[in-house]
Amino acid sequence: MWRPEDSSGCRGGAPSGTGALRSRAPRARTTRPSRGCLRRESRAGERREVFLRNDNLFSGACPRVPKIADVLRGALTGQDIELKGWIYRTRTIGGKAFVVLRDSSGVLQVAVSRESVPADQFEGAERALIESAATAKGTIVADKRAPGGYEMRAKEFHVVSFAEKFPIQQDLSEEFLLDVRHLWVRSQRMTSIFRVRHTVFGAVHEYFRGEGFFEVHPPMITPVGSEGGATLFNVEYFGKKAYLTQSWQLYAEALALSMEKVYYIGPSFRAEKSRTTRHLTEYWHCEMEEAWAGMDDVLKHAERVIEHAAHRAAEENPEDLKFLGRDPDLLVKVHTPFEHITYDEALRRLKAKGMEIEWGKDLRTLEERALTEGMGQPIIVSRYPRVSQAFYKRRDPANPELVLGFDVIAPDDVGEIVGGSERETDLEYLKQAIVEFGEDPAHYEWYLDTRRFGNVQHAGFGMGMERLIQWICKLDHIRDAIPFPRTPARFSP
RNA sequence: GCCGUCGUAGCUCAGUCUGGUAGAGCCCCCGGCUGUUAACCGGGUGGUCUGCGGUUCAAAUCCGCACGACGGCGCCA
Repeated sequence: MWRPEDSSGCRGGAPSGTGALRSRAPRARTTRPSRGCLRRESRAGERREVFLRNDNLFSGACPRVPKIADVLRGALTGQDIELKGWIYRTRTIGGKAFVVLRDSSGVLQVAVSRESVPADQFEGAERALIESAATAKGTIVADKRAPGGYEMRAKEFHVVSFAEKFPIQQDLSEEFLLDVRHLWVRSQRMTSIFRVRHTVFGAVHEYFRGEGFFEVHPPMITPVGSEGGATLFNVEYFGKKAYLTQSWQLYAEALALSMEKVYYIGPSFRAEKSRTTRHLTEYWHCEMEEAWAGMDDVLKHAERVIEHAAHRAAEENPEDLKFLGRDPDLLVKVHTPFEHITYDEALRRLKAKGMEIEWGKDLRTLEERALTEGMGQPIIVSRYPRVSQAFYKRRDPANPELVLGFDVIAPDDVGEIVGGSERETDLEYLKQAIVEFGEDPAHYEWYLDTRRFGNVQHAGFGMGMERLIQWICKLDHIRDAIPFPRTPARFSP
């Protein structure tokens, strides 16, 4: 059985639906295989058969029915309605079958009485296994004895498709849940996250469009990378070597000189064997680039887009957030400007906490956690040492040892969610930097044209969408921020 | 790339230290129960103990090698 809460620490597992199965209420039939048949077949060692009622199924239009959430609000009490969903749990006692049905909005108990429905329908309600699809018609009543306070008294109950034994039970290991991810996506935990993810993506589009940015689309297949150190996935491109993109960085700069203010949300790929709770090999990257702008200009967009996404999630998905353990009030209180410190200041703060960092070293996970400890919203750290920063970041005119780059660092152990910078505009300096960083200048000739034709001050950043969602939903692991996570050890299902 | 933990029924685990007939709970199946709330009660099916090799009269258990998964660090978004 599904369990709404289990004590194993593995993600309290009540499923609450994903979306509509395109099904249609079947007509009443008098003959239908029962689970008794299934039992005899499985005992004979044959493959367990899944029965479908094929009359009118999956053909043409599918009539709309109310959602369970409306029933639970009390809006339909006393009415005769039809519901469609999946069986979450069944209990049978004497002549009554209590079938808990879930749809994408919630779960509701359907009381199926032997006297109230045809015999084959009662048998179906009694025998259908977890995650069988079913439709029910009946009267909605308020009843204290029912979980949630409401139930349907069924007049008709049709099993649309009998499920096989559902593999997800109580006591779930992380490993097993990843193996059956295609079924685990039906869980209440996953569907809650997906709804927030939906809101966050919408909010990011909303923000940039509202600020006059154009959505543009860089290629996924590229001849070169842009981030020194990051590893690229190889693609065999008609006998030539190509790569999956790890950043739209270079294309963004080209497009910013075309459309001035551009943004994009799409997948990025990193072939790094990073085994952490913050890394995916395939993740959704939001990137923006702006011409006639400096670091401080784009930094404002970074904090404001995060603020907007946090507020929208709190508005639209408060119940989901609570279910996930994130207090929506904390997100409501997110406000700009975020606290903004320099790398040098970060080092001073860390020293005060007893963490001595050598100047020039990047901030590690440990240090990022120390800097954001106890904070309710992200902070910004800027002006990093030039060493070990990507070649395209502009030197700080006030101190050539620094670059005009910044990170947005989130609390709750999520860490860096945004990395951005003002871009270097000096052509000769760039050529030299490319060589210095071990890259082949020949691969970057097209990019250098951006400095030869209409070169202007410009800046941009990249934001990890799953990291943002991880922070907003307070997730322990980034892989739950995306339906089918890709990590070094796993790319299936 | 480095470090650690684990692998026994469909699932979650005990059994391994101290070698001697493969165990429990859940799922599923059968029976009972006229309002269940993760229902409950009784009975039952279900095993390549990750793989290969070694030690031994005897290996889930001891030794070696391999594979797989998970966790942490580094790197990054």
